[in-house]
Amino acid sequence: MKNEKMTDEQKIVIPENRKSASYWADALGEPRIVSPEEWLAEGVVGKKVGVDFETLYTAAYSVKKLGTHGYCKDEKFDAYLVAVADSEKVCVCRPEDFPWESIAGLFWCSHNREFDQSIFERLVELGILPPGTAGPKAWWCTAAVCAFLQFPRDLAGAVAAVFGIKLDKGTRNRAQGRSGDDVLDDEMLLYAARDAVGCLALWDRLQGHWPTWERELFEATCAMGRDGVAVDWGHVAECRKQLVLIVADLKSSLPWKPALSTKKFGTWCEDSGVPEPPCTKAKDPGFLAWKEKYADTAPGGWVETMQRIRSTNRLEKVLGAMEARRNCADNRYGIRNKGNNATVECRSGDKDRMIYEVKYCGANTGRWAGGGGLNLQNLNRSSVQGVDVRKSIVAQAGHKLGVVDYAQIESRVLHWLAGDHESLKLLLENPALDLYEAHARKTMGYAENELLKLYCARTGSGLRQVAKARVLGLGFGCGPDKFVSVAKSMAGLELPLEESRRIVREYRSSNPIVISLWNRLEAACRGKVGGDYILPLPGTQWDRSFGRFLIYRNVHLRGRDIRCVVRGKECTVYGGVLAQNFTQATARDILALAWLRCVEAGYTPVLSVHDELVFELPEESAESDLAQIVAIMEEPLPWARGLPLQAEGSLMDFYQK
DNA sequence: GTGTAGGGCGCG
DNA sequence: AAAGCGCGCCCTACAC
Repeated sequence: MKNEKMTDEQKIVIPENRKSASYWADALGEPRIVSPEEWLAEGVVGKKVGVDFETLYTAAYSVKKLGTHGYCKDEKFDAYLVAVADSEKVCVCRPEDFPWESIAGLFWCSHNREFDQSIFERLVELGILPPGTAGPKAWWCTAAVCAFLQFPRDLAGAVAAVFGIKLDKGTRNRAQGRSGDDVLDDEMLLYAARDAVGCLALWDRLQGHWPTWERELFEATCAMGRDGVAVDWGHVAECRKQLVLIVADLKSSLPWKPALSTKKFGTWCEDSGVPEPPCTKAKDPGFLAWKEKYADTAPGGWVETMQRIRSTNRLEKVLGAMEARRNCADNRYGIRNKGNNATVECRSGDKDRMIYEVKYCGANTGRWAGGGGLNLQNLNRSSVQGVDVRKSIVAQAGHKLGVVDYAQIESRVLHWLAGDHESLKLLLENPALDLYEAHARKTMGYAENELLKLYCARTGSGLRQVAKARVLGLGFGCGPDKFVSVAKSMAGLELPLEESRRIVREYRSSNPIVISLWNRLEAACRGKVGGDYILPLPGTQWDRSFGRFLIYRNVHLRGRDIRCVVRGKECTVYGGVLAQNFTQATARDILALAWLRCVEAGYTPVLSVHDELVFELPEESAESDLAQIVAIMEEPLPWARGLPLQAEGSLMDFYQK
């Protein structure tokens, strides 16, 4: 971002002065494929190459099932092709035939680097590539930069969005389950070649828009998953065994198969003379209304069984996915990923930890998402059939888990972004203030001397949960119908529609500052019809090199709706959703920077869940480490001086809440 | 056989 | 005119 006079739009869409977009479009259409001999004879052009492996996979043997690590360690592992592209040609051949020395020490890029890098390392480990085969100077990931810029994450989608070229996915699909020479036909070579060229093209075009601190964050993300977490494997196995039995039992108690067929359930309802519920979702208001009437009938019992099967089965699958990610190897990783000039040292040789994956910028707001077949960001908070899955994640011997999360980060950020100085003043005077309580006092008639949190715990009142639903849901544009179900699922509250209408009306009239944020954002977006709406996040508003934007592409109207393209998908936006995205993205940046500061201070998280970081701390220093981490997370940001942050930390032997 | 869409459940 | 949002994975049903 060198030129201050450039508009945000230009910064995002204008390529740097490298290969032109039309050049890459041509190369993608008809890549020049060469043999290893020709590749060597011509020499490598430039210092960057795109690298793409093709590997065997089937439904049962896949990355999704086993995770990248387990996939590469499996005996079925077979990398049968590699494509390496420079800016003029692409060599496609069997990995053992490629002259790796020709690209040693250069910059390599792959789409999903963790995958290709693991394959490369495994090939060396297996001796398919000679021991000591030199790798790159740095290995970059185009999937990460695509996700950062809110393009589709998948290669074909990204190439389509950035270059307007459609890559054919068919060849790879047809290659499923096959490997070896039978798959190395011209079409397969062309497919692999295009992937490598596409990857290099994407990197060439996009890398200038990926700030340094975000690259460090990406590296930290990968390192976290590779280091993994310590797991009580005995607990996992035991729980899983129980759950398998319970699921089988529950399934056999239903008179039809498959047990979770809502269609079969429907016909059995009919046969019992009971009307079918509008849906069978446990917390859905429509279902609950049905349940009121028919809980005691046979279908009432069946549906309850189905719901129990779903929850139990889900948890059993989670435990199974965990077991598949157990690291049984010794010392797999040393010091890796010197990409982006950052050296990340991994906890090498931690046999028996669980290796997992996290998707950097998995959400369009930049939040992380779970992925790779196991999502650690949506583990049940409480027990199912007596099984507390969070107890599976433990601190390794001699350590404690330090769990630190931000208090009400999203509502604080929303009020800060909106410029609600009254609420902020209260918070700045008392950073520990419970925003939900403040809302309850201001608009819901709560007037006890007691803290609302304690009051609710003592009396069992759901007032705070309702306040939370109001502050969050209503703050992001929730309407009367939706608020009925939000109140139900968040607070267990049966809310008549009339009452809900009144609450929505009152919220909107008593929070003009938040509503004006919706309106400002919506108006700004509407003003970009015919182009892209690019909303710089607060860090970027303060310092352009921060480089974080929310990008809504190809804004247009459909009737009165504002439509746009986000991550390659067409969608409708409005004030509430823009305010929510703005808030979530800002809260994400706050956590992201805290994460980096923690790493800087020597505290590397083992897990991150949106507003929470989890650390493994040596027992002797755990107390003071935790205090240090809390202080680091609460450090005011230069671009958000008036935003009061509060972090709450606790030490535990196993992960909870 | 494959891919996809929708319902469902889990989290922040 | 009004619209909480952001995710992932499993299961079933269905089209090809």
